[in-house]
Amino acid sequence: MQGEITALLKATLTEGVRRGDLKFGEDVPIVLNMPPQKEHGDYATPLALSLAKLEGVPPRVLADLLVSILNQLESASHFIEKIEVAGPGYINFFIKKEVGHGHLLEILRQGAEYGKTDLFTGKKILIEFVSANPTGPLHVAHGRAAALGDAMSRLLRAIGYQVDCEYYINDVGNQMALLGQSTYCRYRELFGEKIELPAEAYQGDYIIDIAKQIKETDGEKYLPGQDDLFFGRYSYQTILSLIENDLRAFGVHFDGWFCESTLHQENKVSEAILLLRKSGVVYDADGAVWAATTRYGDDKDRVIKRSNGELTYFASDIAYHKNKFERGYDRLIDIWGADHHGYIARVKAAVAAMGYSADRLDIVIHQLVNLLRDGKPVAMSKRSGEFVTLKEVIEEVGVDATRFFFLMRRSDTSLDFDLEIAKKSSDENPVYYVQYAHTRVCSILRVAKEQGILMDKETDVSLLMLPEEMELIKQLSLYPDLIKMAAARLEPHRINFYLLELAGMAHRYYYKYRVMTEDMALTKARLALISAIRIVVKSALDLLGVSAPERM
RNA sequence: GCGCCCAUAGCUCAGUUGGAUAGAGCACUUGGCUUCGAACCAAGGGGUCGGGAGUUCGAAUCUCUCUGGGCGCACCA
Repeated sequence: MQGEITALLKATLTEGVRRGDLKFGEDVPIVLNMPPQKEHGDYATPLALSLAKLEGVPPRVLADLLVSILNQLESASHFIEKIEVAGPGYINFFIKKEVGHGHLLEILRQGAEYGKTDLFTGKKILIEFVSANPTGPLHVAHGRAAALGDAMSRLLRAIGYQVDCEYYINDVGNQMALLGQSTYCRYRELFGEKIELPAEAYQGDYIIDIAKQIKETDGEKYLPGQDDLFFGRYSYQTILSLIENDLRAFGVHFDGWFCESTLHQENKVSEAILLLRKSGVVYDADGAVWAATTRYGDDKDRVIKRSNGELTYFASDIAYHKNKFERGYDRLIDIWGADHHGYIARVKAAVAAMGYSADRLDIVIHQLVNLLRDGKPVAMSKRSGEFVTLKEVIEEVGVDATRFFFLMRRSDTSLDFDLEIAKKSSDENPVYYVQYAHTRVCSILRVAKEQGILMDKETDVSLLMLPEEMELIKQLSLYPDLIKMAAARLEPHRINFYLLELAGMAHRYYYKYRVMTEDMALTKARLALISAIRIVVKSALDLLGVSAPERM
């Protein structure tokens, strides 16, 4: 609908110029918005306000002129009920009810496909997220990243992208050795030795569990000589499979698990450095090898190979991003916790230095999660090993509520997650509010079906005349544009807010009116409406990875 | 000290490329189930959009500055 009105306004400007009434036509950007007040119509444009100065005509006069031209345009009559000039010079559009009715039929026709488009069909996109080091279980902040990445992948698929989700595993470096040492210490402890854990050791109980497993299967086999390699590898694999299980339980699917070690094995890191060297951004200084990332907007140059010969993590990252592009992706998305935001500039710089346009890479930062219980913070300290895992949260409040809460806020604001509220099945809990709306609609459809009342080709949706019905239809008709915007901006939280609004309208409608009435024709028309509500609510919940139960 | 993010109702937060009187939920007060599910609905109060300056016909939105908070500033990962 917005598109049609915008086109109409463009045509108006062109016609105005042709007649000589206007000086400006084509290049004026056309703003269209939805007035907060119903009396101001379905859509409104401040076009006359912005154009008034250029044209040298008072806004209201200009608005009247535009409307008079508009009214003469052939195409306007098809969908516009009336046009008004209001306030300082706004042009308000009132859309014919038939447009809404047509839209409703279109939703029913398209079903689950409604709202989805093929705008970016043929484009490939890679989203990398979570990528937590396999040195411990996932905690709540990782859960937020998981929910975000998964929802984004669904959103992007809905506008046609071919999306792959990937988890990057840091299986190289000191941390693996440290992990091995940590487990080894716990292992010896199990045989009664008093052990001082290394200062940097991983201290969670999960390390003790792993040590117990080793003891159970192999007894004291590894006691005599410390074998970091074995302990590191064993711990890493155990933890990684825990992570995989948690993500699966959370309903988050990854298409690929990419090991940093493969980059080294296949010489990808040195190849990436070579590429940078060729483009002249690599130099040697102080015995180390540097990348001149400042040339691409970073605030300092970065070491990629230390003077002791070891490659830095950044070097792997450069190679990894090169590898992603080489795999044929048109766009890359990285989702990082706020504690990594300092790396954005250098990674983007590296990407640019390798000759890839930096805006093919989006880095989404999410702030951390404050876990609360009844409004009070839940103590979390990673250092002491006492932190709340994603698994614990899912087990306590369930997947649906956890996902909905994680996605309810803009990713760049910190998130308060109250376990008690998330568990409540009451109006304080937005998840149930939305799901309940779906359930109620399903319930009516069930009753209708039992009575043998079904929509058919003769169903006359033009009987839907109530203001609440028109508002519902309008809200439903916004869904395709919502998907486009949420996907374009990588902002899944918009779906949550849309759902809450739609659910509210559905609840109010449900409360105030009956769908099953004595009037069979009206009943069928209303069944059509709630069927459309069901389609959209389910579709939107799907985008969030939240279930749409038919009974609760 | 430098950089990034955030600041909107008592609390938690929405707010589209700058547009009309800034919205919702919770909390608080009051009312509503013989009805397709009350996990719901209705009514009410509540705001210098952190402060200040600027750009503009017009600013929560853009620019600058200050304050407060979070997070980064390694030849760590």
